[in-house]
Amino acid sequence: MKISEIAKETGLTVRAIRYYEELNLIKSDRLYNNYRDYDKEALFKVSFISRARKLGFSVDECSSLIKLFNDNNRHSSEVIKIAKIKRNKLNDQIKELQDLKKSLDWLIKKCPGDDKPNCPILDELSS
Amino acid sequence: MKISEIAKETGLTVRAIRYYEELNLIKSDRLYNNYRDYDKEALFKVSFISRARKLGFSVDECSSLIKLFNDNNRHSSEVIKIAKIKRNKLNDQIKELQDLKKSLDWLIKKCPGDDKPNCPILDELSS
DNA sequence: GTATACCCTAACGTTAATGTCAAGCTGTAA
DNA sequence: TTACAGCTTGACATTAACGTTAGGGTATAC
Repeated sequence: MKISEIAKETGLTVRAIRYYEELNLIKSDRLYNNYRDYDKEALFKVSFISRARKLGFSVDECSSLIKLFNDNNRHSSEVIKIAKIKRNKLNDQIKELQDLKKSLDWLIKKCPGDDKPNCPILDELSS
Repeated sequence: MKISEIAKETGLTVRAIRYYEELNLIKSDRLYNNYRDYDKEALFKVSFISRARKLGFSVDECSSLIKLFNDNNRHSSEVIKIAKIKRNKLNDQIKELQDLKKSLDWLIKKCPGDDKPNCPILDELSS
């Protein structure tokens, strides 16, 4: 399969796929004309990466996951470990954003939002 | 006040303060030896920026807020508008992260996490 | 043959907010 | 005077994950 076909199948861009290849997450053969030629395994891996990226895994984490996938002696505990680390990161991020939102909500509630200059939001940022 | 004093007062780094000056968010005089000399207004503004940054506003948004702060003819509706845009962005981010977390939770729950290779997380990423 | 749509590599651009480094002047305590 | 800490400008480095452009070869339909 040519690179654009892989792109079409997976919804990724051609550039992204070449990028993953640069990072050795996938491999390709070359046709007589030097075009990349991907096999089914590559298509599979790109789909895998695409899904994992959408789940919030970084490309680096995708790399680890693919290695585990290739490893027949893997323990599912290793996989779940990566997933849990990611989940914890997500939890932290969510909590932080919620705290910010809370503060903003509070300020917004206090601000009249009219045509006068008096503004509790600026007051708060000043104090 | 010298730049390091401002840094100490506000908890920001010297580099950050110079950066804000580069972007014309604050101004400084110079001493005979070319050291930056900040007045109370500058200290105030840097504190303002520091607080706003912690509330999730970008440096660019801080710039807008400071302009409004300086504008005696401002309408508090303009301030609340910026705050609401920021809150909406936060809401979107939170929602997206929660969706990701949900998916991960689901996968983690299904994975035994033992010493065997069978793993629903990888299965899901493969399908 | 020519227009169009692919493919290739190489390399710089993007975003935000600083970090870091080089090279040098200044201030102060011992 | 000799450290040593602190200040200056200027400019390159960092992170992530590609986007974009340049310059050029290739494939195919008309």
